Amino acid sequence: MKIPIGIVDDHQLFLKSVSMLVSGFTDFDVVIEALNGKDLQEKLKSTHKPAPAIMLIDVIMPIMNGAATAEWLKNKYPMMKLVALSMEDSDKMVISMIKAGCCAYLLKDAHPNELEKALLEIYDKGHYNSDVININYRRLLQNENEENKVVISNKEMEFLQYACSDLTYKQIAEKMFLSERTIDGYRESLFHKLKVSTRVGLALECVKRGFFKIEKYN
Amino acid sequence: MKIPIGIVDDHQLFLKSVSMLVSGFTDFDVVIEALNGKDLQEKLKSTHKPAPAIMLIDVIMPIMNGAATAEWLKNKYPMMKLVALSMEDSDKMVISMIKAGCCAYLLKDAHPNELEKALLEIYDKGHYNSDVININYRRLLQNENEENKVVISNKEMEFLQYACSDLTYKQIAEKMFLSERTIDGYRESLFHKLKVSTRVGLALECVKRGFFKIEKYN
DNA sequence: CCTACATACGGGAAATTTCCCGTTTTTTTA
DNA sequence: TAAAAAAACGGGAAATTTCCCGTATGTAGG
Repeated sequence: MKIPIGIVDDHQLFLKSVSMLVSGFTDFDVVIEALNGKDLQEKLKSTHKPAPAIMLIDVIMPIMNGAATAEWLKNKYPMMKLVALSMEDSDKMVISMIKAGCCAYLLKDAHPNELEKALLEIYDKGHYNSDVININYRRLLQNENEENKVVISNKEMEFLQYACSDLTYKQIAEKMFLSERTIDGYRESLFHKLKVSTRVGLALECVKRGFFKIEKYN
Repeated sequence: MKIPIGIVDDHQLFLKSVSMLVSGFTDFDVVIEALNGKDLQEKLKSTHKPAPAIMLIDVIMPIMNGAATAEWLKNKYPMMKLVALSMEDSDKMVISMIKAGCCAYLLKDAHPNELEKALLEIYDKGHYNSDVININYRRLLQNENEENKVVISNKEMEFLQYACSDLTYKQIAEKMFLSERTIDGYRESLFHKLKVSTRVGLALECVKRGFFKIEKYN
């Protein structure tokens, strides 16, 4: 019997195409296709087919993203092998997916042959040594616990939003119903946490860390 | 005889999958696959197969991007129908691809059936009324000549780079071998051009407009 | 109870930004 | 080559940011 595979990806064209590709592999068969985590949950509940042995999960999806989906699956279907399938190999994403329970991280750059090889190896051994990832793996998890452990409270985050605008601190204080001194405190605290020394640096750091999306002009 | 199709996309997995999908359509056959514009140029030169009637072009590619590829094709193969195939439907991209000579703009969100329908219509009529695009088409090209015609000189751009840092204007003046007054002038001019009133606004505007890449933490 | 810690607040002052008022020099264009 | 446009420059001043100095309040943990 063929090994049942599931795929979650919000880009229909990619989803259907890869599904067709995988179904063409001698040992595999796609039994579930979903457009996002939520969609997958519903389809898993209502299907009569065997649960997939391996689930290919896109990282960036609307409604329910890759990490959340992986976490849910890890909990609900502990035997299922989870494989992240992403456009980019940013450290942050790799970490989040590995931490969410994925045993491999593949790039959409990969050649179909590599996908097939990876699927076979994951089914046999439970993991796949994606070249790039493995080298940096230890480093990644280390960095996570050192550099990135900056904790920012809700109030601080609210302040940051206002700081990334033309408002003066006085106006920000009014908006947040706080004294200018208090705002002063938030600023200083965040300057220290984010290792910057000016408001411009603060704003750009927010962008770099992706604290909130900047409405880019299309 | 089947209609020959070409595909350019840097994501191999997507490329091969969609190629397989399209070759599965009754009327079409993929005769050329390339990973970017440069790759396509070489493959077109060395192939003996018929030149594709329709070329599917990814917008974002390394080495030679979608717009440049479309432009080259438009010039070299005037009869070839060019179709942009993108992840996102940002105005900027649509404009650049349409201007480069594409007769349609499809999203990777699309269902395979829509792709087939689009290909047929493009082959027959020479264009495809992608729902979303057509509505805003006129608006897009108009906006291009109004809002977006902000011209920023090299010196101004250099100043912007420095303005997006912890440097004071005094320090920026020194770095650029100019007087503080002159820097003052640049600031005022850019405030006006970019419609902002503080340095923070200026920095964020640079991000929004993608003037230079922000080294995001991965 | 009292220490530690986070949060909120206040006055003052130096540094920087923002915005005026201009002039001079260089480059472009008619 | 004269006129126009762009780039560079200067002094001064109000507004804002940055950074000091401090205090008061609540609350979680030993």
